[in-house]
Amino acid sequence: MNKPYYAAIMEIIKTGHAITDSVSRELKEYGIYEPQFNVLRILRGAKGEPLSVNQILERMITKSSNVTRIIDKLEAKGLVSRELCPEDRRRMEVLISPQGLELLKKLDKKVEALHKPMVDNLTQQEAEQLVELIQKLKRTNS
Amino acid sequence: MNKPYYAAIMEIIKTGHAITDSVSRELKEYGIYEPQFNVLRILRGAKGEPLSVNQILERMITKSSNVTRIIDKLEAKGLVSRELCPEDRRRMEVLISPQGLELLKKLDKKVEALHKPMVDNLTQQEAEQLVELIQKLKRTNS
DNA sequence: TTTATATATTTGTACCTACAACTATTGTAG
DNA sequence: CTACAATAGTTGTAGGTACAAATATATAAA
Repeated sequence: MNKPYYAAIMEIIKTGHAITDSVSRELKEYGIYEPQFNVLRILRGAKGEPLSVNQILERMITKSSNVTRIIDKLEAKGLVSRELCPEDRRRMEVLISPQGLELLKKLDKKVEALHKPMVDNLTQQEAEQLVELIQKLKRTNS
Repeated sequence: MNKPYYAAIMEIIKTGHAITDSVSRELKEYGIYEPQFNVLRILRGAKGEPLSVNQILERMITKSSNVTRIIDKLEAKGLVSRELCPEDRRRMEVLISPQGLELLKKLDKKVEALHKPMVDNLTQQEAEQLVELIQKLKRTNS
């Protein structure tokens, strides 16, 4: 029984949860949900190139087995388009729409404002140290 | 745009997710889900005293608005009992059953084994530092 | 070329979440 | 004592997750 270890784990779980939660709440007003927002940002990151479901999956922070259903929702709202890839008809080509880009522009500000109070709580060095400690925690070898 | 801050946030979210996920996978073999497991542990922590839904909620690491439904599942499996509190008939008295305690005993070992490889990756001091950094990140004032 | 295998995505199931609305009971103010 | 507010829990809805099974297409092997 290593108390500080469990305290750290709890802190990590609670904090991750709290942050995605507060983002969710912010997004809700715009009728969009956090996973949808993240997929939308990934698609924007492709800069005009369509991405396949798998490519989206690879880029996700927390992988979800339900990219299809997230895209269903985005497509229904006209925020993305989805077409069969002509070269490989197993693949889909998912592309963010102008409306999707426009929505993201608005949301970016909101989400940034949400992170802002926390961003400056840590110095650059402390943030780096935090990343290192978490990565060290996860190392499977050692 | 503060890169190290966002790297830290991503690391926190990913890691928290990965850990609860691996616990979930372990528990699944026993037909129980992570939130159910956590509620069960909270009930064990009450050491024979029944807890109300609200008391369970207060003790949860990540609060859920659905304690009722989690208890439904636990009750259906005979792992907890639920009765109306005679003094205040709005409250429920939820109590872990002997089967619940027995199941936990088995699961504890499994879950501990899962954490074991990570526990020693950090020194006590590093774990404490990790907690401090995350708490500092979250501080709302500053 | 037919068969087998691998890849890409979708769908079914059982669980989970937040949030708001609802029911039941208790407490309080007039 | 009645009306109203507060408290405790439950339920409805829309979305989310994992995992396994099903489809469809492409690729490799016999």
